[in-house]
Amino acid sequence: MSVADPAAIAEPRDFIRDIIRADLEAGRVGTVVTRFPPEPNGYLHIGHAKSICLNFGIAEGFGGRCHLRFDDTNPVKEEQEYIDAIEADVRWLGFDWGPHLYFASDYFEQLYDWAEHLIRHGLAYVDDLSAAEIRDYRGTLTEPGRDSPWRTRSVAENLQLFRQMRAGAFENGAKVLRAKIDMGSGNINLRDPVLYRILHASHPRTGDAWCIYPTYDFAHGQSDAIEGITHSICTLEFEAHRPLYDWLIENLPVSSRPRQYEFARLNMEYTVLSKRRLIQMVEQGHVRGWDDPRMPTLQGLRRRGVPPDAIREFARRIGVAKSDNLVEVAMLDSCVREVLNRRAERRMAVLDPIKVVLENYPAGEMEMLSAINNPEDPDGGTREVPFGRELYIEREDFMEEPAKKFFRLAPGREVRLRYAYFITCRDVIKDAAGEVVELRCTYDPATRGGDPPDGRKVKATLHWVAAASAVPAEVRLYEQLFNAREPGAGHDYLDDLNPSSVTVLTGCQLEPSLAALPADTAVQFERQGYFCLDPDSRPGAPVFNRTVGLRDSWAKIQARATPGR
RNA sequence: UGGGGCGUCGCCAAGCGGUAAGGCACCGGACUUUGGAUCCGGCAUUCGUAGGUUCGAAUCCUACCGCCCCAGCCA
Repeated sequence: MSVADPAAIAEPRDFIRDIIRADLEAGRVGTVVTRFPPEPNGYLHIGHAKSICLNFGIAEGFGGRCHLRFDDTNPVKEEQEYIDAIEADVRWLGFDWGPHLYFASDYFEQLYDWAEHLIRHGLAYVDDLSAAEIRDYRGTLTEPGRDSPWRTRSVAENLQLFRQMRAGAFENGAKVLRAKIDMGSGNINLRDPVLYRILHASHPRTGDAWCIYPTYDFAHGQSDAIEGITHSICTLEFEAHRPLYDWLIENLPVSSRPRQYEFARLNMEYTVLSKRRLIQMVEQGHVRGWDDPRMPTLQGLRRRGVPPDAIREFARRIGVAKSDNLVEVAMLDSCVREVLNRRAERRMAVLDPIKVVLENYPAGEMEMLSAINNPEDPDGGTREVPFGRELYIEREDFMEEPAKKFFRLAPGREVRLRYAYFITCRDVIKDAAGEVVELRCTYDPATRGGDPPDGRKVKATLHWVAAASAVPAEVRLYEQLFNAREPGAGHDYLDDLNPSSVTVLTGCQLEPSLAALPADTAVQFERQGYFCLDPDSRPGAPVFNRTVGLRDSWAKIQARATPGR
């Protein structure tokens, strides 16, 4: 895209796009250049998706470009595994950085030169204070800090020491390079921040070439400048760092001047979106891995069956602003349903089966009935579904003593079997424990296809599966990982873990076409929800994940009738 | 008690001096071979609070209140 698409520019409206629009109109910038700058120390989650959609979306909308740059300045936490996963996830989300894949580590030599530049101009010094001493000298939020005794070293000595740091003459923590700004600043980030630290660690990309590494604060803004980023978009917690970034840019011979704008990070109810916590949940085994379908990671959402365009739609709907937020899960669910309703083919699957025998249907016979694949898609076509004397229906679709407003099957009551026939319940068979094990019903041959020739009405249509050709399967239903809207508010977030966040159903019965479902294909189990095949599936033993349930107005009626919870 | 932000419907979020968009959720109702989808309608006399300026304020001013971030050689 070379020319900005007016519709795309006009569409999402937020304060950052307003600024960019103004910059463009005023001629302050020609081509808009943004970047998504992850640290490769964990997997991407839906909070990152908000940032990715913002940065890549702006580039798309304004006819600019968006770089993918890894901020890989801390080798003790970063790994190639994460680099690979992040690239794959951004692509899966639907974005393309073209040739613009960069690493802060690509700029290590340049950053080092700039550090010497600061030293030469008396704007940085090597400090021998220990980490604890530096903390002590920094002062507190309300009291100013004190100058380090090493602050007044000569340029020559600083240069020599810094070169020795690079050469490996000192051990970890022995010395750091600090900017010489103002130990009395009200902004703690300006109290001589550390620019370089000694880290005898090998880096995923530069190996053992370096034993000193720039801090994020020293690397980030300059990396943006090197790449010609016009709008450096980041989250609110970096707002107080902006004066430092501006100070560095002003005091260094950089070729461009990025402007930073901050927005509020995403928070979601009943979930945790911090890398530290997500790593802990994986490492401590509270989930099965980064791609556990309950995880808010992109890989988790993907395995759960959430399509990338639903996540993009979610990002669009939540918007971009600066106020703290706590987005409801219903917002994401709605996006998923919207996308999947249009796309997912419908199938019938009985999750908690109860047997139905049609007493007047000939034993041993079977017929094929035509079912519509997707009522939302006129070109979706139809498929054949086998029907016979013995069927399964959902246990909850039958009530021996029907509650008010329950209009499914009950003794003596007639309902429709979707795409099949009207049936009437004649008898209920129970086991010794009083549990219903089988329903004896009759069917009306005149209602084949579900259309009664006499126009009589029935209040419910049930899904079903013919017993003889049913495919047994395992189905996993997921709830929120946490019971609290804000996990960890005032206590350990792990105390809020939902012990029943997954329900595994075995012995589910599926219509035969589901045996050959391709991976990564969303389907709707009629009347129940959207599902996808889990990688745990084996030939003949499919495993399905429920992505999200359908809206359920019967459940609402029940909830109203049964107060509590 | 320092510095930086933010407070508009249950949840997001427009609004930028001219008299409160939209989405989600919720509540009706229509339609329906998914109690799904779709459609129609309802849902902030009020914008953290209190003053002030103005013909007119969510938008300007003042004071107060509340919430978030910052004291990593993490990002």
